[in-house]
Amino acid sequence: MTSKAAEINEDSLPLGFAQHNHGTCMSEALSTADALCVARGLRFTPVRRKALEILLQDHRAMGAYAILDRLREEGFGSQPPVAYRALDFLVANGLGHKIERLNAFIACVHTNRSHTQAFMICRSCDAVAEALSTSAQGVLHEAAHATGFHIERTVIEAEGICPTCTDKANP
Amino acid sequence: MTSKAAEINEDSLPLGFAQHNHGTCMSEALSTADALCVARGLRFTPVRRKALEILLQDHRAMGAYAILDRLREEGFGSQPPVAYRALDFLVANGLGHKIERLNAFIACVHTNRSHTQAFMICRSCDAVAEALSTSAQGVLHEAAHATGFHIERTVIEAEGICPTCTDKANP
DNA sequence: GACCTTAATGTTATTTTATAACATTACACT
DNA sequence: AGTGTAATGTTATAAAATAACATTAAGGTC
Repeated sequence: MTSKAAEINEDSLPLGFAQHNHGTCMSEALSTADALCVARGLRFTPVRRKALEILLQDHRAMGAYAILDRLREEGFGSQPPVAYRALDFLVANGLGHKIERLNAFIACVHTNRSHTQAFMICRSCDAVAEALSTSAQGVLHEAAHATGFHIERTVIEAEGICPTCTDKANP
Repeated sequence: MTSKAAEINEDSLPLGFAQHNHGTCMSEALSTADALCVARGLRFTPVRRKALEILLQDHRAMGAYAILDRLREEGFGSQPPVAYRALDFLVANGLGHKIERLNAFIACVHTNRSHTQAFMICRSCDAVAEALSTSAQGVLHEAAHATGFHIERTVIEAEGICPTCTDKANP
């Protein structure tokens, strides 16, 4: 995080698969979220904040009910809408994403940085990486434009095996 | 359907939004499916065939339970696994696709033609078009390759407004 | 054709995911 | 303090998906 080269290198890797300082990653994401909510006049309430913290803990997709369990342990309400509402807030404001393929959610690790909503899902360890390339979405928009379709939202998800799990299988 | 030019033109449009001869479209898809099953030694049983017919009827994503209702009407079993098994067969063999965003299914209209699994979903009329471009998937694979991720399956779905619905709104 | 093996279907039961509806509480503003 | 709005909590239910097992149909062997 000191040299420019290091920054570029980190940013060019999918965070979910690469090594990184998880403590600072979490606290940075949380303060970015704080700032974003202040800037937009949003209420970053305790449940919403805790839901983001839970998601940030591992870069893994979690189902709404798994998050609900954690929220319950922390003393929040124990019924599904508690989790779904917190998650809706995070997703609506770009602090989290829904992985449609898994019916599950992850924390956004690129908040405020321009990035396409594209994900790589490891079916072996369930880690999810957010891609930083912008091209996939561009291609989609071009194709859509050619046919007169107006895109409002895109879902781009690749499922497979992450580098770490590949290495474990072929040591 | 007579001149080569017309054919090329049709093929370059997302079938789901373009005008086309639906009768021949359906019967062609069914005979392609027949041939494919023969070629691969698969059993294109009555439920499976009927499920494909139901999906082909409109180029719209249908939930498993909607399909189940139709299957029941046709005298097949009335419990969820009946529909899910038929749909699994169609998807596994490229005769149908699952739209993750909608938890729903469509018939494949490009069986045996090389195409990427990319879809455009109109949130107004629910029509679903299968894109014919191959580039979106290529871009994803390139990005994945750079990070050592091995892609096994991709989900590429764009949600928005189709040309027909745009025209209706702005006549 | 009788026999056997495997694949496909049907059914029961349950799990997982998601939302509608409404009461209650907390906040923001005057 | 009072008032309107947003957020939370709870009950209840809907929607999507699968596990497990019994039954039937198909394909191959003798």
